[in-house]
Amino acid sequence: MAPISIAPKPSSLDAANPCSACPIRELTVCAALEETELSRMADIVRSRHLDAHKTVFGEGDEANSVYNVTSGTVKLYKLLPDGRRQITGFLFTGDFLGLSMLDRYAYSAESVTPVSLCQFPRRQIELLLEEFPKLQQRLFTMASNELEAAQDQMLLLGRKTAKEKVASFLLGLSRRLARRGQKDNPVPIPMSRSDIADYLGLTTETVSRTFTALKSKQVIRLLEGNKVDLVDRDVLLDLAEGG
Amino acid sequence: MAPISIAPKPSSLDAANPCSACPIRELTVCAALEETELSRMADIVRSRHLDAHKTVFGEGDEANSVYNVTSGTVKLYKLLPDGRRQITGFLFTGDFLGLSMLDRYAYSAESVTPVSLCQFPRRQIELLLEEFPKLQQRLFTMASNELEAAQDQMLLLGRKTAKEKVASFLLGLSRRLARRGQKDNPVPIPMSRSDIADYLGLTTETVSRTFTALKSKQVIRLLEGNKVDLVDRDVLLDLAEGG
DNA sequence: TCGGTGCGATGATGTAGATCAAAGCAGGGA
DNA sequence: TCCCTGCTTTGATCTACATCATCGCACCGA
Repeated sequence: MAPISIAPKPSSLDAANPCSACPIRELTVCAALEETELSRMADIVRSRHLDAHKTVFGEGDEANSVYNVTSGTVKLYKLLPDGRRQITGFLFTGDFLGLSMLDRYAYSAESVTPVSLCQFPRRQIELLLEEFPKLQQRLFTMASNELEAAQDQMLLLGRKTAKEKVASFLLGLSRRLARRGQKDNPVPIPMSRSDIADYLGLTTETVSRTFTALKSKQVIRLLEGNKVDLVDRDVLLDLAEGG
Repeated sequence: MAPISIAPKPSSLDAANPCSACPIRELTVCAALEETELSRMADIVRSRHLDAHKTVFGEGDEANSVYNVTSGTVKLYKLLPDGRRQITGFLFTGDFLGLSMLDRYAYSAESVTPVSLCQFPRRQIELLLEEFPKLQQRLFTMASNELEAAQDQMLLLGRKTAKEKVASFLLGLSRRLARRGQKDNPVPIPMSRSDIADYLGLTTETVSRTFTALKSKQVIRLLEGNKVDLVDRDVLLDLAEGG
């Protein structure tokens, strides 16, 4: 599994201390680090680039690396033996993946778009964690946030209707853009209908129909380049919480 | 919210260093602590006892305390404005609740049976975390495990059928018993059909029908005192993963 | 002993969303 | 340029589960 293409040449981030020049550091786990600590990260980091639809790692693989997404979109998913799939999350620039206290990944990770990743050997990260409690704390905070998101997603999967699910999904994407200081409308949708369906516990057909329903009610507009214009955010908010 | 009955008298655990005598310490977050650290925990802990069906805290309350369950069962849940409910987890002896990096609880917690809790002021716990990195690490491990469970639950909610959900639920309860060294069959079911339904994203009727279906296929037996005998664990395993 | 109350089981019917089918439609390679 | 391929949309039908309704049955307090 996990055929990762090694970047043939050092990217601009592979300078003396690439991490200290990292333009998205504040979004990532690295925000917790001082200059000296950053250089320790830089020592063990490796920059990776993947095309769209490539496996980063597979469920059950040995968990030897952890990653930071520096650009692009990644999806995490679990499969049932018969192929049914549940996408448990989408990751964007700044998000962290692969960390757990188990020695095997509990889910698969795959690029949705072309992505850039910072790859860290897990052993070494664990050593740094002991050395830098701040890093540990930062990771704990991130895990807590993920846990909260997971609980919201359980509410969505277990109790919301298709319309509510799609509305929640669009607002969720928009909020994530806002949180990282980007424009929160229109919202680019890098993933396929089928990815959305497997994230929301629906089928592609139902996702598609729900989008068209929202469109004809003038709540959203579908724009060029897979962007969605959230025309009436209030209606969307009502919808998302069962209004 | 959160009407907590304060134990009128010191319980047996309120001795000089109650925590060092704690019979379930190895199950809890406290397993990470040395004797001296334990006494620091003992200084700030408070023992609480609640009847069944009492609120521990409500979603949106100020997150001033964290808790350890020392006996009994607790449920965590989120509500939609119209009353639809999703139970995000059941907690048993040794489980930890209430920790997050937010200043308000993201979910409600309610006793299913009578429960005993160790209550810690959050401020103080946060100080101890800085002082004892091992504690921090232990909490991170617990959060990682919770996150993994949450992902399993997303797969269940989004992609499993009613039969698969119920089978997974029963096996999950059994495995938790085993992990804490208790007998894993028959399995006591302390929660109501309606709690199970809200945990699995079903209705009480469907849960009830699915139990009877499993019973008539001789896969389980319903025993006295709300216990379930997992007669044919292999069939249950197949069922749980969509066989 | 007898209602009363609340949970669980069972039956009849309804429906949201799945499934099955087919037709647009856009990008990409020769 | 034109086909090919894979995604998205739309339509027709089906079904797992929800909903609505009723009944049994423990438990409990008077």
